[in-house]
Amino acid sequence: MSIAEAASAKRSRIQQKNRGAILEAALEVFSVHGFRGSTIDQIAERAGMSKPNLLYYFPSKEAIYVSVLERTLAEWLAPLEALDPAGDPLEEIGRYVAAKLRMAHRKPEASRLFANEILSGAPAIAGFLTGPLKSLVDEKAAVLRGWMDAGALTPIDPHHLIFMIWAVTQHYADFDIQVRAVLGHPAGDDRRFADAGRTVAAVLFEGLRPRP
Amino acid sequence: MSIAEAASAKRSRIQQKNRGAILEAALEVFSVHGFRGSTIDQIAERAGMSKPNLLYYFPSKEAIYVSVLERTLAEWLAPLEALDPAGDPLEEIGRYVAAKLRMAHRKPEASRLFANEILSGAPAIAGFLTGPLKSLVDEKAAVLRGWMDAGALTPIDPHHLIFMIWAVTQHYADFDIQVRAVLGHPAGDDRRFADAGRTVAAVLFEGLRPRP
DNA sequence: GCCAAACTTGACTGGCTGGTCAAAATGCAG
DNA sequence: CTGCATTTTGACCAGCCAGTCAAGTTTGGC
Repeated sequence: MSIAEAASAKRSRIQQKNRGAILEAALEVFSVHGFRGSTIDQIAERAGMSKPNLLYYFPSKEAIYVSVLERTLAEWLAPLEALDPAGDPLEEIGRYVAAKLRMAHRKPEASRLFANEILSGAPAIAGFLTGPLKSLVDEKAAVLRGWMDAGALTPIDPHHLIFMIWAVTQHYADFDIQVRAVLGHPAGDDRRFADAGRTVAAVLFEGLRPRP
Repeated sequence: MSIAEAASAKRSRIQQKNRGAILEAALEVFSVHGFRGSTIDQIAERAGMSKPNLLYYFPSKEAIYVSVLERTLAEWLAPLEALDPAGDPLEEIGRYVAAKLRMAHRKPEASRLFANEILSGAPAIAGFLTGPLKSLVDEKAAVLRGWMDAGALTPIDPHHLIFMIWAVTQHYADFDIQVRAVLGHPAGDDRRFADAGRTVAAVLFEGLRPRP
């Protein structure tokens, strides 16, 4: 019903504020424990409200989960969408890697939410993976392939190149605890992101084989 | 008590078989849902026994979890331990990447168990990360550094090179569903692992910049 | 074949969790 | 200030879950 939709789309200040607080709290909780391991009480407490009140804004735990996933997926794809066929190949790839690494640094919860969802079998986003995500990746893989055909990039499998970039950048969000533990970096020390950026760029652009 | 330990170490055929079945089932369940999201009933059913019987072999859910984690961590480190300072650098790294990719293919549950544990804050293996894991990585990073100093490898941060290799190889275990969805590969099709191996090797050894 | 030890299980408990409901508190237009 | 709609919450329920227990069945040494 269009009237009902219009009414629900226009939300009061209180609705706006509380729905935002809930989604923010839900991201923090779901990203650590996954869907099954999280409880509505945890989310309610982090959002600073009672459980029944939270359920006044969202009909169920699953509805919260889907909402926060959707909100996250959109911003997750933005950097890849920005890959410009008209740009310089190495420059574009470098920009993409840097953007993903920046996201891993600034909003690791988003990456972890996604990782948890995939690890548990992607029950909520199977259609997204085979639909919009596959389409976007296929499109950008074609762009990479074009650059390779033009001799501007080493010819390799473009899909797997994208996977490599995802893997390396998201690793610094998803496995941050391990990275910090192995490096021996204390909590406030953020050097690892800059170091990672330099290392990844060096390997991608030049490889490990030394040049004379 | 040494007598008690000796007695418990020597296990009957039934103990051997059932403990093995439990650990195997626990790996399958924990690797998908994480610790909090898994139930003893799920594990018992997969292991083909009743819940009380399972609790006859392990005192608690946490004890099962720790056991299966420990068993997994050991085999997880083996390939890195095998990195030989006396070998040819590029050959050794290639062997390591291939070994990790083979593990991602043949036993993805192990990688996923580990990923779930890290994502949820590594409550059970914090000491392992800062202890044995850090020591091993530091040792092998020194080996890499030695090769770089000798001019046999492009000089980059060796710790982050190891992270890159972990990230790229484990991605094909942890995110397999996403990889398959994006590639459009059906269930029985295992091409992606060979393709990944070629692509990763090409990038690591030669980089993306084309050579004349 | 006997019997004690090892193994197995149905029935149960107490605490937690997703979700409901009715009543109370608050916000707000006139 | 009044009256209605929105928001908030304490109390509650049904189902699930880790773990217990007492009573049963099987195994294996003799």
